[in-house]
Amino acid sequence: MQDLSNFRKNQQFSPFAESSDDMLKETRHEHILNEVRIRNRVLLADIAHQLEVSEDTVRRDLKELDLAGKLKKVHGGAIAKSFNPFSFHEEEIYDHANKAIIAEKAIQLLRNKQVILITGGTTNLEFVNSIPREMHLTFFTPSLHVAMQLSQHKNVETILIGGKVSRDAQIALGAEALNTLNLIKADLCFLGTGHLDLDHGLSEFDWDVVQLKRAMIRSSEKIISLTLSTKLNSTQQYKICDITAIHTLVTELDPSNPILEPFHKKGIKIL
Amino acid sequence: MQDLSNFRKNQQFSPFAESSDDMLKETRHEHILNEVRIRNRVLLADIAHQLEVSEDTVRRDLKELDLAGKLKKVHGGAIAKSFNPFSFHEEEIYDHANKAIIAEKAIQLLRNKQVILITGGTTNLEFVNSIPREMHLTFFTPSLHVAMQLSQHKNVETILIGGKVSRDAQIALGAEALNTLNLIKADLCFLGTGHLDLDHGLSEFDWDVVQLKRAMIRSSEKIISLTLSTKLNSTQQYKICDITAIHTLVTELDPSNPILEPFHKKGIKIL
DNA sequence: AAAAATCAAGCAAATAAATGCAGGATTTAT
DNA sequence: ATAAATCCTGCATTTATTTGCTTGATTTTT
Repeated sequence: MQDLSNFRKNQQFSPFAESSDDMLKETRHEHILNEVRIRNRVLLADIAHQLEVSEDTVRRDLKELDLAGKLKKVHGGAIAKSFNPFSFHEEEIYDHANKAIIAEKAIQLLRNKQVILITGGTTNLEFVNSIPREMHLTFFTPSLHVAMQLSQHKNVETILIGGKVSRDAQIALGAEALNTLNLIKADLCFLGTGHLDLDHGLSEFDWDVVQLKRAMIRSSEKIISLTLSTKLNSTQQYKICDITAIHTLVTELDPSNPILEPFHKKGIKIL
Repeated sequence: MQDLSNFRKNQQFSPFAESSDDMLKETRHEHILNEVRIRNRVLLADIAHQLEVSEDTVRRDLKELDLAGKLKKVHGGAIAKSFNPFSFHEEEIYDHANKAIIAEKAIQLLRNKQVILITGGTTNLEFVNSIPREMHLTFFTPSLHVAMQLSQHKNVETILIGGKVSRDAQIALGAEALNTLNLIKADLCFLGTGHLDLDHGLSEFDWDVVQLKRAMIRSSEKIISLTLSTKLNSTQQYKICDITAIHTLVTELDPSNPILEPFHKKGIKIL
């Protein structure tokens, strides 16, 4: 015990003391993460000693870093987490709350062992993210984002559809993607981010995306559209298909909402 | 103007006044981001008024949010940024500094108009990230991470190789990927994350990855290995090819380093 | 099952960050 | 080119956070 207090005093007056005492939290976090990356496992006591702060402080640091997903806290220290240099921030998605509502409803449509086609878009991403971890499913997708998110699910088999990557939407397009789709027959197809109109059907502004969606529709038994109500009754340049091609429409609105009535009359199931 | 002061007073004494004045920075940031997401463009003065804080505070907030990449600050306000829910944190890559050295050296091997095959792995990611934006190149890759990073480059055409996605490495594998590779003849092939040994050649522990790399080697004129020196002279379960299949070896070490001498003797170019 | 180590919650003092303001520099609009 | 608006830099004050400590609960080790 006396040793410790002596040590502290020495440090304080020594000309070789660390250049600055400004052990800010940020700085400590950097240090800890570095240590964890290199050694793969650190002891709480070691860090506290290295940084000359109390163990409580380090404990709190580790707790925070754990919560932030940057390491795994264990009794007496922390261990490294297998690291993914890409992180997903769902809270930054536009109109995230409504998309989450849609996602929740759409989950009901899933059954174990189904084979599913799914496009890109943040609504679909939200949906994929909320799939229960215990479901056993097979997904085909041309979307980089969706594929990445799907591969977090232990019981989901993800098959990436290849092709030329579109810079903005980050999905594979072109002949190769279309060829692959021709070989598939899926149970469900989730179409994201589209424009829907009673008379003009589904439409898009990118021709290549139109081709892709047409191919996906051909390759699937049932077509499901996850759509924010703001996209209803809006059209774009190129038509994908008639509105009746859709079997189920999922929006953030209550199914009894009058806006959805005409869609229901056309024989579309509303969720 | 009088209106304004009245409005404020009313707010303050009204039973319907906002639940609390605790306009913490975090809360404000949330509010600002929401506003920007919805309106796509906000005025500094408006926000300051809405939140009842000084314009300086809002200015500082916008500056911070801009720095964090969450919006774009402009004169008098801010506009939304096209949003990517996945963000790339290169600083969190293990042994990032050395990988950056390797990446820098490897850039020299690139020529405009080349067609290039590239696998996954953080070293390759680092390399892709440091490709000069003005280079015109075509890349084929089975890696989700690499494809995402490549699509940030305006003058790079990215073609995703499809297949079954491996959960850990996040690359496409299997028959489909192999078939696609059979159709390609590339100028260069960048092999990442492998184990290299003078006698036992290149090796891997995942059989599917071995198949993929073999196919990539077959489909390319020149093979380049970006390898941390710690991976030199180590082997894994399954052999990919002889060491002599490699044309150029790039490590973080100086080319004259004796560790590299035996590789040079085998006819491999060292960078 | 007892002893040692580690954790968790609450607290007061120390510390860092945030805020509004004032002045002068820039930028935009007219 | 001039006026108006916006921005930047310090600064003092307020405000929130951080920190080490204490005590009692858990967990691990022997």
